[in-house]
Amino acid sequence: METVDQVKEKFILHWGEMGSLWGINRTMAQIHALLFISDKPLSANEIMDELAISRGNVSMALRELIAWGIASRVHVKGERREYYTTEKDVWTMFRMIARERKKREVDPTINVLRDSVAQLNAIPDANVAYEREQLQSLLNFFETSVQVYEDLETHNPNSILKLLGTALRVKSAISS
Amino acid sequence: METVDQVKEKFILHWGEMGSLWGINRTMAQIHALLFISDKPLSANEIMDELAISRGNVSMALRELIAWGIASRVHVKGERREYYTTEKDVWTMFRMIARERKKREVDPTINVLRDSVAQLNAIPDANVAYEREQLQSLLNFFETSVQVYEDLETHNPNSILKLLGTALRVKSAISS
DNA sequence: ACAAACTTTCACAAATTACTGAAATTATTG
DNA sequence: CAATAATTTCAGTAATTTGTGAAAGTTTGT
Repeated sequence: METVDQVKEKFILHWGEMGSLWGINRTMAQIHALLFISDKPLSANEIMDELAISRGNVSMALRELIAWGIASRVHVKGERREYYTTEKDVWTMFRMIARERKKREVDPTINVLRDSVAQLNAIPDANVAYEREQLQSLLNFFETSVQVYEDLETHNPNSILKLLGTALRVKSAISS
Repeated sequence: METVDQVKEKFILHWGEMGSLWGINRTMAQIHALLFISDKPLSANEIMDELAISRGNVSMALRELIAWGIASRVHVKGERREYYTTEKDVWTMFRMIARERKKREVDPTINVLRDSVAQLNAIPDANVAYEREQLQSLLNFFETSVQVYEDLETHNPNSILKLLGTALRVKSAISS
């Protein structure tokens, strides 16, 4: 039987690994995990000690987490030092991440694709057809994804997923 | 005005950058982009020349792309060397990627979370409640995501997204 | 305004990841 | 089966990313 601390550590380490599979570095993901399961905000010192990482690293990782909109500074009354916490609601957290990834990855990609398709359209040569078609399909995919993202952004995710489930059951019933 | 080759190159370079923001390395993503917009399959030599990378690198990247299920070998009649192509349908391509990421990232995470929650449940101590609650929420999120993924897996994505759109419009109409 | 407490920055170091090229392996042809 | 063609592997190297710690900067209290 594991202790609470062992369970926490296992989760933090795993989350760190997952982070590095995404674009987020290990330390950043570990700090996020630590704050996420902490009942109360932690100071930079506590984070340093808990994860055995340097002061500078904690500072940089927190700055990034804050830039992603999933961590924030909190002032604890009568305390001089800063404390940090994360977004505690899982859905909101993933919505913030989605927003940031859209901005950093999807939007620039859509720009490149639109531009490319436009350039290819300006070339009269018929043997450009295949390239144009492929890029157009990719563009359609990303545009649809953005559409779905925007729907999720403005609606409560749970209700949407319930609707989706219902829609699927109806569809199955009709097509079978 | 850009030539076809300039447009292709811009797309390939951009896709390479995007790849490295995901877990995919730059070369792998570039090869994928090149094959994706190529009308016909390409040989390892052609890929080497086009992207100015080494033979070994091409070989390893192709192996990985094949492992992800988004590229495949094709035999060209009367040709001795191997040719390669990618999945050309965008939706299928992203479905393959989703399948692989689920296997590599989501499934192991769900296992860790289930295990962690179970361990915490075995600890009678009441001050474990917060940790358990947070991990349980994360677990719920991932389980719901898998559910959606499996729905998408077994249905035509376009039809689902249309249904989702309809569902949202209905919901908006009701709640407004 | 000074000192103490704390945070941020950044040059350098360490660690990790990606790439090369030549040797080894595998497949094809006469 | 020997020769040729093509592919794969992998040890070493290069490039990139991440982390450290000390100095610089900032804030707070007296």
